[in-house]
Amino acid sequence: MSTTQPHKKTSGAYRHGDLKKALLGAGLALARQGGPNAVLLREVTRQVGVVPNAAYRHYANQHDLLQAVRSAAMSALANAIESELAKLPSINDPADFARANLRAVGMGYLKFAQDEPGLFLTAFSVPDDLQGTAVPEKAGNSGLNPYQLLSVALDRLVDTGVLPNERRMGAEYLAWSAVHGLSMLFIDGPLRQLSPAQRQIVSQRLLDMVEKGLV
Amino acid sequence: MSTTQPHKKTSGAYRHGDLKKALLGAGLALARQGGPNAVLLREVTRQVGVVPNAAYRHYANQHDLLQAVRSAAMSALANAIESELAKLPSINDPADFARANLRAVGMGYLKFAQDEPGLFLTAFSVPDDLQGTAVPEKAGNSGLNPYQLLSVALDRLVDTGVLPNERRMGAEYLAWSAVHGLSMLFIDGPLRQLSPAQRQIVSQRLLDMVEKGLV
DNA sequence: TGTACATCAGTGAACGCGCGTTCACTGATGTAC
DNA sequence: TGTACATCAGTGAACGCGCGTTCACTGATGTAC
Repeated sequence: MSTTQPHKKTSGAYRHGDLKKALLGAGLALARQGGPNAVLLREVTRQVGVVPNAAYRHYANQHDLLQAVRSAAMSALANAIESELAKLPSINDPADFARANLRAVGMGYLKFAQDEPGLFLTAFSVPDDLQGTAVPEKAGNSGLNPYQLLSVALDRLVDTGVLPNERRMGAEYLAWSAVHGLSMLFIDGPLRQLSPAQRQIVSQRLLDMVEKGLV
Repeated sequence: MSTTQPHKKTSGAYRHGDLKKALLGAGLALARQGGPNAVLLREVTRQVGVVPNAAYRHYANQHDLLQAVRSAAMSALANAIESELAKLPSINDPADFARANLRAVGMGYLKFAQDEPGLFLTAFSVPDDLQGTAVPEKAGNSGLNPYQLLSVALDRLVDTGVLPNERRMGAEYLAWSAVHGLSMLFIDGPLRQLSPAQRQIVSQRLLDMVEKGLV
């Protein structure tokens, strides 16, 4: 209880920039377990141990805070995809490597949706322009956002001759639709009660379908 | 102003069962324009011109009312699919007919998502067991719900030899994922600003992918 | 190195709002005799 | 056909709740001299 042992409010409750990070972190934690609707300004400040209106020093309003959380969630998705890409073994045949690349993007996406349903739903809770201006807040460690990671994988398929050039345009949307739809069925839909093993099988078959149907 | 000209409250504001239907109708209208979050008990009763607690004569609570609206939205989706199926021209080759059948199911789904995004989101706003017990509230005029309509189309593909028997199991999930995902991208995602013509092209290509990748 | 002062991050209290829900009620509807 | 009465659908008023947001404040941090 001496002054050498700092308590709350004593010397450094929150120094410059710390509260903003803390609010974002708490918002992300709330989104993780409860999705976008759980990111309430009052609850975020409560988690952090600060009075509600303190948040207004760092975010214009609740919407602004939620947007920041959404960007962070999208960035987490990008990282999940990147980590799946990083796991790829070295493959000699460039065409096979390109195919494996696309599958890794898809698997990263599907895994993230299942491991972090709250963040996944938060990331897509509001329309976004992923193919538009790319901002670093939504990107992974590579600097690319999920849409861009998918685009690169598809480009690689074209470069290696797996995907005909005339089928390249808009291919993102087809692949994306498949994995996004399965993700939603896993999270919210009738597939939520499948065992992890069953999900794995369905996921693989879905990626088969995309690979086969796209080219 | 005479008593022969009935006004509100005079003789028959709502007779047996009418208010329940009116509440469901108003809830559906709210869901149509605002999605599931717009189905507020107070707003529903307001639309109908009745005091808030009057709803409790017919629904246990707000959740109960929303469930009824959800079932109706799912039923509307089933009808949209059925009307697409009804448009099918007569096709001699049974295999071609089976393929056209599956495409019609997919197109009906995609059209509904675009024409009625609010109802679409409402129908899928809460986990559901579509493949489980089939209740008439969620079915279309044929008595089948969307999942069952898809199953029938896939069975037909097997019967006509288009789809190998060993690939039949779980095929619903693959086809469904694709159209569901594209629907979400149309409604909520980066494809919402595509023109109807562009959407039509992407939709057709997606159905191509499914048809090609499934078998 | 020390003091005076401006800056600004977080506090405390309060607001209006709309929600879902409960309660005792009233008055029309339909039935029994 | 008419009267007495039970049923029950909708009323009126009120509740507690938690939300986002605004206001004037205070006290620590960092700077100028």
